[in-house]
Amino acid sequence: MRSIDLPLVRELDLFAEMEEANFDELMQAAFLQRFPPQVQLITEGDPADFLYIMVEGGVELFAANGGRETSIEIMRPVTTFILAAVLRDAPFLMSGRTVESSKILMVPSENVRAIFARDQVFARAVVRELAARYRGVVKSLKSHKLRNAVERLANYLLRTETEQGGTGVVQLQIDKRTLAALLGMTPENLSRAFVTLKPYGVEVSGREIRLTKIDDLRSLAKPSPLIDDPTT
Amino acid sequence: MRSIDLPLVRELDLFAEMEEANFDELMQAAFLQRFPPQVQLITEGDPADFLYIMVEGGVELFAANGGRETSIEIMRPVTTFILAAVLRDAPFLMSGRTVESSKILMVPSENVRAIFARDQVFARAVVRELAARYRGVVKSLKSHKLRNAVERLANYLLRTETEQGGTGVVQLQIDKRTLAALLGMTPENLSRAFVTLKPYGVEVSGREIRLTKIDDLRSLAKPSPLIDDPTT
DNA sequence: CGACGATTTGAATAGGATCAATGGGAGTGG
DNA sequence: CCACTCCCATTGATCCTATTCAAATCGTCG
Repeated sequence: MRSIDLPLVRELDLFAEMEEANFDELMQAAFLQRFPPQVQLITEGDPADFLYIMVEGGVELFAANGGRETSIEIMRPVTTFILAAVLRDAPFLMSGRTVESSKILMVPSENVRAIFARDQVFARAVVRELAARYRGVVKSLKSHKLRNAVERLANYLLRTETEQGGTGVVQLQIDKRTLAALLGMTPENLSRAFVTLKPYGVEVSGREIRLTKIDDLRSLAKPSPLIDDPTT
Repeated sequence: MRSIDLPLVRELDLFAEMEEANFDELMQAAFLQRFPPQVQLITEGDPADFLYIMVEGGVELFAANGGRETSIEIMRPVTTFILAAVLRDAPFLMSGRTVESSKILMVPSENVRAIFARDQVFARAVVRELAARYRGVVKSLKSHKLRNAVERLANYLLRTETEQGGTGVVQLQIDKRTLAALLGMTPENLSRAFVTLKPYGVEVSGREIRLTKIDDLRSLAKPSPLIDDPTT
């Protein structure tokens, strides 16, 4: 693979502390690939032959059942995805497609498992990563079971505003159709939720959302660190 | 702790293969306790001071927000819970209460983390356990986002029937109020969902549910291995 | 037997989905 | 540069699912 991207990958929590030799071995088996937007990389039910590492771009993890489809998570650099399937040597529970042009590192699952078995530091990092992911999904489940559509949107906006630097402006990184699926509603309902939030200072123009009354919005959304704080 | 229960714990996937000395050390720091029904063991937001291991009974993991409350998972022996919080040394995302009289082993988090850092075999088992848990939550999230209330109930019944031996009879291990919360609906709506399923051979009498037309029920439920199979 | 909590049933309401139609940008080609 | 087209987003109307509030019934335990 191109050595130019290696430092980035090496900085990942997952790899930062592991032994040089093991890291090299992992990377020698790996290959970096660029994908155009809207390419499906993985399909639920398929065996997990590779661990995927987002280097650039974005990937939507989604799932389908009985004609319905929903987004589970949007992965952004620099992160791994489908780590759990790789470690258990189990089929994917989710499909994944690029949402934009993306650069992705693919590491054969066998190599991940092999290094994992012999590099203690790596194993530890894997556990931390996995635990973080687990908690992320639990938060998402809580959000869906304890909030209605408008509240989910309001909290999403607040979270994203903070993530993007707290400037009072949110730039949506995905189209509204995908956002609707992520938040567990239809695109029509997302539109209406935005309208509902207008009195709380939410001004939509295309993918740019201005939050002009953050305190009001916050008092509606009632964000909880145990759902919305990405660090806890 | 009482040595009588040790073999049971030792057989847990999590501990089965680890070094004797390390297991002993873990268990020496641990203590076993019996709790009556409806005792709250952990509270969301609190620090994870112990890893909990169900030896007997049942624990409901639930979460609350803005006056609402919902069940996330029912833990049954022999399993651990809140492993992720322990490993990350982070606050609980869920509260937990016993649903019946329960015997529970409590291991101080520090000891878990310490042994984890030096027993490779244990670390590996932890990862497998954690990955399995992660996939469990993903399945639950998929179920909630891709199915309506009746479908969730139908699949729950089919899963439970299989778990309990495939005799065509399901014995609910929790009260209907809790089941409703677990399935993400109100108790009233659960009652109505049962009525809806009557034409599909679902006969309710108290906590005993007879499934007399499993094929019909299955064709309604459309179970998917990627949501309902506990082993994948 | 009586009382209490759990469950069921009924009626009204609300939240969200669906179906249909319109509006609006971004990109394309003339 | 403008018109066209296509796709996404919005709006409207209606339907359906699920929640809420209220009341009746069932079951269990003292």
